[in-house]
Amino acid sequence: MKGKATSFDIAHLAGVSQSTVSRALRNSPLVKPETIEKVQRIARELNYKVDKHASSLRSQQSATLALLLFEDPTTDDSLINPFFLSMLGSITRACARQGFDLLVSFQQLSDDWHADYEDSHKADGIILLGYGDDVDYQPKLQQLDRQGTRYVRWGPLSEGSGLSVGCDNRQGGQDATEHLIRLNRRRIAFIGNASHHYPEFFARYQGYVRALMEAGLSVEPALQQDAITTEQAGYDAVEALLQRGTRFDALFAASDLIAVGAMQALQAHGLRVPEDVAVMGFDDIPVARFASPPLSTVRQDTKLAGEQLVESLVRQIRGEPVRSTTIPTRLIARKSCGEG
Amino acid sequence: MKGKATSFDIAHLAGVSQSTVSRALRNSPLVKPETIEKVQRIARELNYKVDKHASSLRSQQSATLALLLFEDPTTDDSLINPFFLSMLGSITRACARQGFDLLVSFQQLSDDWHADYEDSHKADGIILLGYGDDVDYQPKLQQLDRQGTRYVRWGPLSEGSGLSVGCDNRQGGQDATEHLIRLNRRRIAFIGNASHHYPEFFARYQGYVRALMEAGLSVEPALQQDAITTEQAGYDAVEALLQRGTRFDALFAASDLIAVGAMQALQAHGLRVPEDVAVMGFDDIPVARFASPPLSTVRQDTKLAGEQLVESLVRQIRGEPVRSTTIPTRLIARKSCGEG
DNA sequence: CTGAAAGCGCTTACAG
DNA sequence: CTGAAAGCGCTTACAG
Repeated sequence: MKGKATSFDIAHLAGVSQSTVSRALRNSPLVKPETIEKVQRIARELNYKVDKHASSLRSQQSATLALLLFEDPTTDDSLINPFFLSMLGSITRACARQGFDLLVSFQQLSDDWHADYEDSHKADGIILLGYGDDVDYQPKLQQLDRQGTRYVRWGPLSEGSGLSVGCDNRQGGQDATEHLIRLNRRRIAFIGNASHHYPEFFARYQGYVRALMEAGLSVEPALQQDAITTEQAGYDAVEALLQRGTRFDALFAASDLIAVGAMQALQAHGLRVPEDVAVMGFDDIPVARFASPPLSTVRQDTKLAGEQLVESLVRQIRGEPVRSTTIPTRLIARKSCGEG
Repeated sequence: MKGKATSFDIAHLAGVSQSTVSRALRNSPLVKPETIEKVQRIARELNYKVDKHASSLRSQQSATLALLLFEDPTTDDSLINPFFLSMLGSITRACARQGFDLLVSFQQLSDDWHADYEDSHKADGIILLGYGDDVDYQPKLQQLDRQGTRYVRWGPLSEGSGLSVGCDNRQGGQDATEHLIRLNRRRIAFIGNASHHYPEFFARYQGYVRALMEAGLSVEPALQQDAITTEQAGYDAVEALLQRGTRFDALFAASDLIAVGAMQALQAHGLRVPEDVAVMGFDDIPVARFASPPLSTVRQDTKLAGEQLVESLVRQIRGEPVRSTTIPTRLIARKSCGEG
């Protein structure tokens, strides 16, 4: 036997037809148990594996999911948001459990990926993870919808368009802000883009606003400062706040990466965390625990998130009913807000 | 036209044969330029993509690489070593640049993955990344060798077996230790498994030993303490050192994760870093910068590493000559060793 | 419960 | 430069 064994080789050795081999390998109830056993034994001995391409071509499904991580073109090329990295871990494991392979790709928003994965039959469905301007992103989603591509997106429920799994950003933002208020902070700045271009950040901002209002505090536009999810943006945002003379005794950053940069800027200006300014982040990336001081934050459960993403997509592929879901967040109090 | 377009559809519309379409889509020099242009225009209009399975089945290559991350079964299920995560980022980008898709899988050492990926033609080659007992791992590599599977491994040069890309662990360990000696530390503990079961750690240990000897310092067995790559193991190792009354004024941890856990244990015992004990890590994971105090470490260039892994593997697949390579490390001095 | 046959959508000798 | 034909290795009606 030269080269890899095929189902014909096994058929020959087992004294059955190739069709029977194919059925036996997939444990078809149509095949006599002893035939199944014999075929599988021979397959094992020959170290035979079903050819993925042949079976996918014939059955028109690949048992593969594609994970597309799209990034803001402005993001540093080498740095991937740690939050997504931990999501990736959980998605990978969930795929394995469901018997799917996972193709991973990082994309720039500008690339022409949207047509590729399903059209070329590389994957049965796509998981979209990313950050960047949602308004720029919508046309891509619409194209996927038009093409009937099966996908699930990590993020907010989109109006009318595809399936999504996201966390309760508004509630998380409200919890974070209420925590700061409870610790007697009254002038709480919000750092992060607060517009429909960044719906997740915007939802966190809305939670922030609601908490302020319920506490009878006023919402001051001067206390909001734009930032995308990078340390640098967090640093710059604090400088901007300081430069324009805005006073604040607490700071709610729309992500941990922003918060970490913000703390550095505060400390560079001689402000103490939490004594002068309490700081709250969002995500609970691994670095949060190690920041100085350790960063209070709103944890997104990446393990559950990854599982839900995969499960939703697989169900969609199987034609089962699916709905977008929202998973709860959890406040993690650490030293950066004072008396954890 | 219902369903996806095929090359026959394009052939029909372009008024040429299907063979010509296939050639034109791959820019074959055999095809007249204007035919190429016409075919490609029509393909674009139809949103046609070559079916991956059909082309792979026929050409017997999949333009896909598999990344297998294998872990110590003892490792916490949810936590992936951040070092490998950043490697993953760089591998993903390198694959995209080379025109390969990337399948990602996390494996337990006990799983039967080794036969799967190439045998089933899912991937043209495999990138192996991982930690765990090298001795347990060798049989898997030998099986890959026997099967003629193309793979490249991140790690030390194995005797006789496959291709590898690794960093210069011995030199890195020596640099780290010399740095501590230069800062007047004399009793330097080494935390990490120092045996052929963990060859990378062992090489770091050998660098440590060499630096001590070149400085005329003695190598004390009591100063070495086993630990695998987890925070917990680092914490426990320091407790063990302390408990047995070993005195030390510096500590070289075989990885940053170990170092971070070790610093926590030191601080829990009222020891100051770096005043009482200077601490040095290895890897330069993102957390290192944020540790308190910021952790001195030996940086492994994950960007270069990922590129080299992919390039070596792709060359091997193409039948080009390849050699195992070693990439240099770089000492990053931060506060945990004193006067960075 | 099993087999003979068709066909998934390409690539690639082979022939012109 | 182009076309007709074979075939990659399976799965799955269809017939028994």
